[in-house]
Amino acid sequence: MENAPIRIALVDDQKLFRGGMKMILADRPDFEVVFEAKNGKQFFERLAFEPVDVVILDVEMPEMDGIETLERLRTTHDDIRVIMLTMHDSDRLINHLMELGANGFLLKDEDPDIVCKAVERVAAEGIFFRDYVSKALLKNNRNKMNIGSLIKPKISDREMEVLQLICKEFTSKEIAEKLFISYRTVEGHRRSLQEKTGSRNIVGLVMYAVQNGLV
Amino acid sequence: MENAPIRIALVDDQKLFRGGMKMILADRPDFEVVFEAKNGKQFFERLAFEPVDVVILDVEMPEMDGIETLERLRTTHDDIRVIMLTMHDSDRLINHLMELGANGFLLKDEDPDIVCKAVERVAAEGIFFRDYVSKALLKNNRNKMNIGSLIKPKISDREMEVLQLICKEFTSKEIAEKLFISYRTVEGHRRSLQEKTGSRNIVGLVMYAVQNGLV
DNA sequence: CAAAGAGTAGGTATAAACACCTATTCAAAC
DNA sequence: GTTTGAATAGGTGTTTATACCTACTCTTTG
Repeated sequence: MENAPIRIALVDDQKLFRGGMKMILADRPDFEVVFEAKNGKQFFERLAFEPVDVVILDVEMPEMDGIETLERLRTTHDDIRVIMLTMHDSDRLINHLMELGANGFLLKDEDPDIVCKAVERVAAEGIFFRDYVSKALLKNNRNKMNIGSLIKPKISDREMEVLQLICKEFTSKEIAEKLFISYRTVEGHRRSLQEKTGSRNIVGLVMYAVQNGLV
Repeated sequence: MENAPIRIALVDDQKLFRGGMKMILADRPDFEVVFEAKNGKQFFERLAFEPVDVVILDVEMPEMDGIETLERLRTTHDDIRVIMLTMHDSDRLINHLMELGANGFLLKDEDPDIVCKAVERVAAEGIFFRDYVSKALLKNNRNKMNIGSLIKPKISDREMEVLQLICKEFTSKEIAEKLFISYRTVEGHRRSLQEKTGSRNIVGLVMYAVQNGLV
């Protein structure tokens, strides 16, 4: 919902792959690819001058690979969200990356739309992963993460009420009348819903509600 | 999407049932129950002075029952949409009613939300039925209706393109830039989409898209 | 060849949504 | 007992969406 776009850095050793990713990300007006890098070393050089919100980081790279880069990044920048990319669907790798503080994990043969969703979600909620990641994490009982609290933003009871009514095509004014509150309050709830779900507008809110089975 | 509400007549011999239905329908700001009647006779008396868009018609009634009422209505008012209500889930009855020109069929122990949806859909698309109705119709090979063409409004290619982009949270202006057309044209497409899907606003459009697997 | 429908686009409004603020109250949690 | 979060609500703009019009150009279809 913010005016400021989500600033993205793209780190992968293959130029063609980076180009493809840029095209995929260009589909989203609220995304901005600030810079690319072909390895971790180059990434840190650029990062010093150009801050980003999200890094899409390939695991397999020459010079300074994704794991090394992630480790070093976590010692200096705790606020930057990292989505790890790899070709290998290995439970051990997933667990390792998550423990190192990755915010998301994606396979390289994933659907393009998923990448955008991943960026959106890590930016808004701090975490994104697909079902295979959940499975891997569940297998690992030495897991230190509190997954439950991270998976979904906590939507309050009142916000949920408002969200349900929004999905029934009521306007803010109508919802206010139904709930006997000011329409400014309804707007407040909707605004906080947009923040929590990482939506640009009411459409994103409705999509979120449907996709998460809230309606 | 129209400003004008959907005008509804409620025909059932039980006053309490009519009252309950009115409460259910009152949940929708775009619905207006113009009048009630306790049988077909009374219904036609009121209809002469108060036009309606949709009639919710009970099958079982004294004096002039739902079937008789439906038959007579089809000789004079072809444009009024009729939703038949009954307690009995009989394939023969369903087929008979549909052949007589009913636009929808609902069981009396249906979920309240379904009633609103039925009204919305018959008003917008001319037809609404649940899965058990489809089954009944399929069993009947002497069926004269062209069901396929009635079930869903035909959304054109360009409209579908616009709808997809709307669901990706793009504004009309952004969609216009993407498709190299004027934003007035995009608005035109969206407007016609709203008409076809019977939506009040962009939220209804998104809900329709999701529920019909268009996204 | 006339009629219908899709796609295009503009005029002129109002209504709703959105952004960015502040501020109070109240209950729960630490 | 202070802090935090949820719910409340107002101010003040800008941007989008919506309503209700008209009208032109195509292509398809009867």
